[in-house]
Amino acid sequence: MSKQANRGRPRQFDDDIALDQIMHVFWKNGYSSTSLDQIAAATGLNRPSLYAAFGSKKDMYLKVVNRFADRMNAHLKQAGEKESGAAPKLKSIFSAAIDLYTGSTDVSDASLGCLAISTLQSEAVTDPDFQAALDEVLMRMDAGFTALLKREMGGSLPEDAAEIAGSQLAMFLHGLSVRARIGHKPGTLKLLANDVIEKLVRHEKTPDR
Amino acid sequence: MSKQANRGRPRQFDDDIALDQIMHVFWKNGYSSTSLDQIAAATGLNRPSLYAAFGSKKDMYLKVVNRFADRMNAHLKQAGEKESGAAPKLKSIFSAAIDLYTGSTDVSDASLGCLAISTLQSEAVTDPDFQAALDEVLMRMDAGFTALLKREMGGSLPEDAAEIAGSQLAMFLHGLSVRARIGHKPGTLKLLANDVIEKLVRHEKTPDR
DNA sequence: CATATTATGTACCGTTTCGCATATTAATAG
DNA sequence: CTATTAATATGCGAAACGGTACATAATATG
Repeated sequence: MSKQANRGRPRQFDDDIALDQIMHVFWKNGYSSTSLDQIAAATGLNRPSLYAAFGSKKDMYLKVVNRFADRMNAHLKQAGEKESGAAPKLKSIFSAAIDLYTGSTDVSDASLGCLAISTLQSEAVTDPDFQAALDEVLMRMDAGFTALLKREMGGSLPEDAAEIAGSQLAMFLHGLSVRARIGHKPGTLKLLANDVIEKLVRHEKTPDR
Repeated sequence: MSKQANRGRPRQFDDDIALDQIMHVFWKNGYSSTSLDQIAAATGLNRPSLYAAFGSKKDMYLKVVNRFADRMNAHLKQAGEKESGAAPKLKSIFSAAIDLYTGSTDVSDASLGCLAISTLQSEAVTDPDFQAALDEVLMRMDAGFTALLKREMGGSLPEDAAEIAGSQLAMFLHGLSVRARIGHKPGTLKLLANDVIEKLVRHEKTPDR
């Protein structure tokens, strides 16, 4: 009675697959330019089913942004674990991010940049929910880079220096996203990324006396 | 005959003022979320007058993006001329950009970031005209920073090193724009900017042997 | 087999969208 | 004063928008 198991007609679609399809539509077109008809076409579902499963257009978008951020973080963490040392880890992470941004991944085949950076910004001023969502994505990235620096460079780095450098790395990554969005090639972007990491990390290692 | 001077009813509005008003509407809301009714309300004009003067919504937007880029470049160039040496010039330029992004300027009173970075990205994938417009804005910034570095650091800097560093500075600036868009304070952003300039430029001065 | 419950598909609602057709107003040219 | 040219204001119109009412279909429960 408290548990009702599988009552009613069963779902004829997979939530995860549908969310991935929705994600790609928003990722490509942005929030405002995406219509529910496009989402319905991409998922093969009709609007009432979409609404019942995922809520309003805004609900779907926020769900999808969180989904993207989670997947992104996992992807980058995994890339970092394959190397050792601050600079190598960072280079691997940036390389993985660029692959994701430029579509050199199974997640996407188009060069769309970061979903949050590319599509969330324009809505962030007029809608506080979107602003908060974007802010959280940035915070997570800052925190991730900062933690990595503290972990890998240990006590050789002052507390706030790690936080500053962490934010700087995140900001540079967002600059990379912009360029991926307009079709710049992964090779070019990786050269710029490796070089900037070299500069930032080396500077921390050998500060001017 | 070939010249017909001031025939017909005269304009009752100023093109420049109207374009500024249009710019702010797009800057705040983005392209897709902005309606012609909003533009009409902001300018005090009705749609037919707008269409006659500036063309379609897309035409208006592209006009306004160019206007923003021109004004931005002039603003930054002026800021650079007040200092001497690569790092001081860059710091002054970044400070001026942050003021513009965060609304600490007569151009805008809200923290909206860079018009192009904030609002053009989401449209850039599906519309080649928007992609080209964004690409051009980025190119101009890269070229500006690269030229400054070549000018100020002279022969001490290899040709391609200036181009790489120029792009890196531009990318970092775009990361700043994102944070301004979600309301981060100019003081915080300027600290990050000054510090990264220090790192990048100092590194060029004293490369590891 | 009857009933409750959930998912699906059609079709619609009211609103908003961009663009323009039409009529009116205001200026100059002859 | 008449004709021409250009800008303004009203208002339409076809399409697209997000969201939902309603009838139908498919499952579990009793």
